[in-house]
Amino acid sequence: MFKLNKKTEYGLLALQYMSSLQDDQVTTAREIAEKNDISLALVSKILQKLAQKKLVRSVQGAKGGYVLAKNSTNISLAEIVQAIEGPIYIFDCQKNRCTRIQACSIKGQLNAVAYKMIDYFKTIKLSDFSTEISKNKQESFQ
Amino acid sequence: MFKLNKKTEYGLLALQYMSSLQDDQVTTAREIAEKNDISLALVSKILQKLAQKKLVRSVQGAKGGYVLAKNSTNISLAEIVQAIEGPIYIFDCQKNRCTRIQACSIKGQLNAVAYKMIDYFKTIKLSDFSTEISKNKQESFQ
DNA sequence: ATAAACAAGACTATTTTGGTCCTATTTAAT
DNA sequence: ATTAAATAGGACCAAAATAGTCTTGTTTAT
Repeated sequence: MFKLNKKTEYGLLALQYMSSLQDDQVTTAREIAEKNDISLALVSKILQKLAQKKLVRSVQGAKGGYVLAKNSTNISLAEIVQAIEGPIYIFDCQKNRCTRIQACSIKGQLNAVAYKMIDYFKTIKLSDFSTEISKNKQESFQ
Repeated sequence: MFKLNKKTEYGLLALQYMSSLQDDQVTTAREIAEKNDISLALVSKILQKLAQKKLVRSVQGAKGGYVLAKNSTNISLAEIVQAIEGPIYIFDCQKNRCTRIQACSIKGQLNAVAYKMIDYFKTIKLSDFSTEISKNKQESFQ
C-alpha cells in the first residue's frame, strides 16, 4: 500500500513528544505511552529500536528513561524510518533476488526513484514536525 | 515497509512490455504472462485494473487483448500505482479516523511529505522506464 | 457453434505488521 | 542487601494486507 507503517507513526509521535520537552529531560516509555495513547509494550519496542540506532539515548535503571540523542534538527525522517522499519526498499526485486530471466526492464528507473525519495526523506527533520500544526488536510489523494 | 507491492511491479512490467511493441499492436494477457514470467491469472487481474482506469484498452473476444490507451509519455507512475494499489496514503491516520485525542502532532508535516511524493510520481512516465537500462544498481539503501 | 480472449467475484494461502508477554538486567533509593 | 522502577530483548500470537488461484460468465472472430 506504499505507506509508513504504524510503528513509524508511533515512533514519530514519541520523538515529537521528547523534542517538546525541556532540553535533556529524561522521560519514560510509560509516560510517552500514556501521553500518546499507545500501548506501553509496543512503544517500548519502538524506543528500543530508536535507541539501537542512536536516535535516542536510554538511561537504564530506576529514574531511567529516554532522551533525544541529538538535536531535533539533526534527526531526519529517513533515519527514523530506517531505524524502525529497516532498510528502505521501494520495490521488491531490490530486496529479493530478481528471478526474471531477461534483464529486468524496470529496475534501473525504480532505483533512481528510490534514491530520490530517500534523499528527500533525509531533508525532512524531526524539528519540521513541530511547526506545521495548521495544515491538517485530512483528505486522501485521489 | 514503504514499498510498491508486487502487483505494481508486475503491472509495470506488463505496461513496459506493451510499450515496447509496435504502435497499437494488441497483445494478450497470456503473452504478457509468458514473456514476463508471471502467472496468467494474476497478470489478468492486474490488466483488468489497468483497463478500468483506462491506462490500457481491452479488446474483447477472440483475437482480443490489450493495448496502451495512451502514449507512454502520458502514463505516470502515480496513475499506475493508484490504478493497481488504490489511493496512495503515506500514513495510516490519513486513511482511518485518527483516534488520538489531542490534535495529531505529526499529521500536517506528513501530509506535506505525501503531497510532494505524489507530485514526484506524477512526473515519472512509463516512457522513462524504456531508457534507463544501464543503471542497474542492485544494492539496498543502507 | 466453437474457441480464444477478457471480466469479475469468491476464495485461499502466504507474508507482513501489529501487538503482547515473559524473563533478564540495570540502577537509584532505602 | 533489598526493593522497585526502569530498559533490553526474545518468543510468541493475532490481525491485516498482499499474493495468488479458481470458477463462472460474456464477448467476438472464425
